[in-house]
Amino acid sequence: MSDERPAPSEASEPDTAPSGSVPGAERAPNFVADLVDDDLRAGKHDGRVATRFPPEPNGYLHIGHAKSICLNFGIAAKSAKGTCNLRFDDTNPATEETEYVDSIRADVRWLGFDWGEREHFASDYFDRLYAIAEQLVEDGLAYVDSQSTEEIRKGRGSFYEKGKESPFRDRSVAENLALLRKMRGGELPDGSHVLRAKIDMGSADINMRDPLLYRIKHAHHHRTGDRWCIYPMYDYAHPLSDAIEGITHSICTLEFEDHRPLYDWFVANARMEHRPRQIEFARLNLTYTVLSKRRLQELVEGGHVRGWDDPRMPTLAGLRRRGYTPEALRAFCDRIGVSKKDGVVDVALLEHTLREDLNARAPRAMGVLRPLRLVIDNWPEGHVERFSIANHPEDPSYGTREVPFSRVVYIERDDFAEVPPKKWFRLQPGGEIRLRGACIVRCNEVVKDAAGAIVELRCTWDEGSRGGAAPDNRRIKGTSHWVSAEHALDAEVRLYDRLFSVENPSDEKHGKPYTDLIDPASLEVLTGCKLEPSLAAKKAGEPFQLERLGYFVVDPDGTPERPVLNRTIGLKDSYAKIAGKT
RNA sequence: UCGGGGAUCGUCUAACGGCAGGACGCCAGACUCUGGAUCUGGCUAUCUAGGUUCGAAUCCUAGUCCCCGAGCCA
Repeated sequence: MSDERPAPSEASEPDTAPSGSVPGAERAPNFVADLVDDDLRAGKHDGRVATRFPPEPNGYLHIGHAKSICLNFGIAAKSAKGTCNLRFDDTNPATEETEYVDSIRADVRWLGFDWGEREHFASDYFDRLYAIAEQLVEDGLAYVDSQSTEEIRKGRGSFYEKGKESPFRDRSVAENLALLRKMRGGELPDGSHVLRAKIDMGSADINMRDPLLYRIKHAHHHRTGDRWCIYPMYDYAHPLSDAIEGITHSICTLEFEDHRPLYDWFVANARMEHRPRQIEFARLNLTYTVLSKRRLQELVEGGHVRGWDDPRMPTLAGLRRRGYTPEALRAFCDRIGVSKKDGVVDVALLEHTLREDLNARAPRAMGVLRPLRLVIDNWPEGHVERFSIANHPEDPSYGTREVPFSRVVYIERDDFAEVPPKKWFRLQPGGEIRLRGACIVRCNEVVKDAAGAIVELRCTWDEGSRGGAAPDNRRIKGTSHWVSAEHALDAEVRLYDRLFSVENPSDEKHGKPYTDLIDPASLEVLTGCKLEPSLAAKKAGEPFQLERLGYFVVDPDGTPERPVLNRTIGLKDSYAKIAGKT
């Protein structure tokens, strides 16, 4: 029985009384953390825990990476002697760029993790890796193969057939060394030779059939420039990079599970001092989106979205622009757990986690998306009153603000119905509604244009309802948000929804490519929206709630005079649900 | 036909031979100056078949289904 559970080391999460409801405070199931604890208790690595997050700088980070980042940094943070490195796995110059290095740094930092001085590049180890390769050759454990790509592929065999040994497999150490040096020296063309490990062409594990260590690639590397023309393969560079950095637990995804014997082979035969342990977990899948680098790239390059940071993208850059908070993302990663079962997490859980965080922290304001003029006939022309409204109804520490009110205000078109359906709480001809924090109005007349479209409502206000409370305590079921016409800020508002119209866009059962399953309604742009004046002060990235509508952020596309808002996510709408049922 | 993994409510995940629990979701209700939030109640699961055992999600045997693997990608 384990009882020396690491004391509440995460001091950030003060445990509230058992009765208190602490949303998201449940201990996240995490078998990787349990294995690390086991190693710790067994006295391995002198009590050290060292993890790493090893992205290849060839694309933008997405929410699946967030799971890995939270896992790796989280495990390190749990233990006193824990560290987590950021390592760029840059062994393929053909696809990697500095732009991605920069975006990855920014995204990890934004998510809330700090790697301090522990930033590394696999390319930092090229000299060392090469020296080890020569050593392997001298030990008779590696050889230069001069077969063509095609011949090597054929020789590898298949799932059902063993491989065949290369005719070059038994070259002498001296010959191998000379050839390897020529490869490195730049005298040999791409594809003419490779360095392979001499393991076992008869292995049932294809990874062990003399895997490639180095290939010739006359390509410019984003960091080493033209210093190298041979580059190490992942299977070789990764375990050795881990060992060089003294990583204790090398956490990766399931598809590397059958690379583990090879991982161990390299660490052992390179006689590395540190012996990291590879542990595999299931990568994240989410409903209504795609999470593979390839598909994300296609969405960007095919022009299906506006870029890597399109607010509908599951990239960290996209989520950030959309208005997701790092706190919500971390809470989400905590809740989904870590296991070896590949599943699909319902995006509703992500959305729930987001709303939970935003509800607690986002200040409230008012804005009208589809304005309808409402004129208060018994309100004096030119008279302006400022109502004091709470910035957060559940947290007085957010204070109040003064919101100007005048004779003409805008309300949401959806909040008026000439012929109300059943269970309608909002405004209707002859009916009353409360204008949030201001007063109660009654609709006396519906003004239409020649075409019969409603252009404005003529109303009167109850002078005893100043501030919104009914003087006689009569029940006013509906409350509308509003914006004073003469004080309103004009804005563009972008409404986002799930990018895809189906749960699993990658599933072939749909009979069409996932790009055909993009929901055209996933982006709706509204112009002529009206905002209360206090919103002019909002900066990009500061979340706020537009009451009754949802959570929003200012998009960098806007200007102070003409703000652009992104709707991060709508409020839960139980009326839409009953209305939908009819 | 080979190798490596995995199967528990609709979804994610606990239970490590001893009452199948939580979260999301869904349904119903209460409350509310956001049809939000909050609160209450309810819903649904151990892949199959055998076996061991007083007792099996857990151990054994045999199946079934799903994922990954034949890049000079990572």
